[in-house]
Amino acid sequence: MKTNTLKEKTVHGNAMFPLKIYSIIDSESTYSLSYHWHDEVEIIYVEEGEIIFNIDMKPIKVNANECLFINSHKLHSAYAINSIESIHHAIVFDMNILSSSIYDYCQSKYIDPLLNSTLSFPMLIDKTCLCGNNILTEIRGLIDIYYGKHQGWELSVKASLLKIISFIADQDKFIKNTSINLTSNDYKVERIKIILDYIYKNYKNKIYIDELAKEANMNSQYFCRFFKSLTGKSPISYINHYRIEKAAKLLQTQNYKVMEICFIVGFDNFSYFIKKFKEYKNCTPSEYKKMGPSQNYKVK
DNA sequence: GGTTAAATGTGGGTCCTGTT
DNA sequence: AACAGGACCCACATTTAACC
Repeated sequence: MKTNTLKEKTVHGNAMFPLKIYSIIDSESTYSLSYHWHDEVEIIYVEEGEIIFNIDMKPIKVNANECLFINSHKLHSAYAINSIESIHHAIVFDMNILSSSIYDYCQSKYIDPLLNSTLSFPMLIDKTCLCGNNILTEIRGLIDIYYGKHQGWELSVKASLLKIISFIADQDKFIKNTSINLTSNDYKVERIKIILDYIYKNYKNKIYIDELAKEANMNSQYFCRFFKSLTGKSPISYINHYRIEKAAKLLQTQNYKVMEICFIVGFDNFSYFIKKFKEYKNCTPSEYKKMGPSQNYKVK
């Protein structure tokens, strides 16, 4: 499968402890995360507000005090809902962190099946789930432990993850994947992964719809319809949005001129770049640059 | 579900002026 | 000088409807 760049290569945490928490305070309701996937499992906990997550092209609204499990290899993205501020935490970890060299019941019944995808985490957990409150309390505790970094915090984090797994097991909420046959949606997701991978690899250059359609083995007209039906955006507006997100990051982290950034992210028309930037960010690039790195959303 | 042609809409290139 | 943005226009993207 040609999805090597779409697949995130970041090591979350470090090799000795592959777990990292990203806490995002989105006070401007501008949060947006492009489609990507990784080997790690991700637990999203929304502390305040609401956020829309797309998992395998299906939108899921996660409200305050709910959590979402994103299983490994799942294509996902996220975005803020208009005018709703939010705070959320993303716990990203390698399932191997819980592996043990002893092939005990924990390993054979839960960890191994989660690693080889014959078992999956349930997606959304809210207060109505019988185990919901326990899981949410454990997640809040895990986040506090992570940031507290007291002696032995790594052990406490692992213990919390195991407890979360035990709560899910207790209510029989794990999803058993007995068949490896791809559903129609899985097939579409695999095709869209190839296209998004192509976009992420080539966004700095001119991208034609015909090229993308060729990658997907479709004609261009059908491709546009296919792409929009899954992502909710036309290919060009998806590419533009992706380029603007890249430009926004460069504006706040690098000292390039606005015009240089315009060309770096693949626009070859400065005027059009400003027009699109305003459309997505509600301000001009230079205004955005002046705001500094922490005005739109903060990553703890 | 997938393809095609035609119609329609939009992206984006060029040029320009105004503002900081 | 660098940046912002309006007007115009055409190529290309997207939608629609009909078809396999």
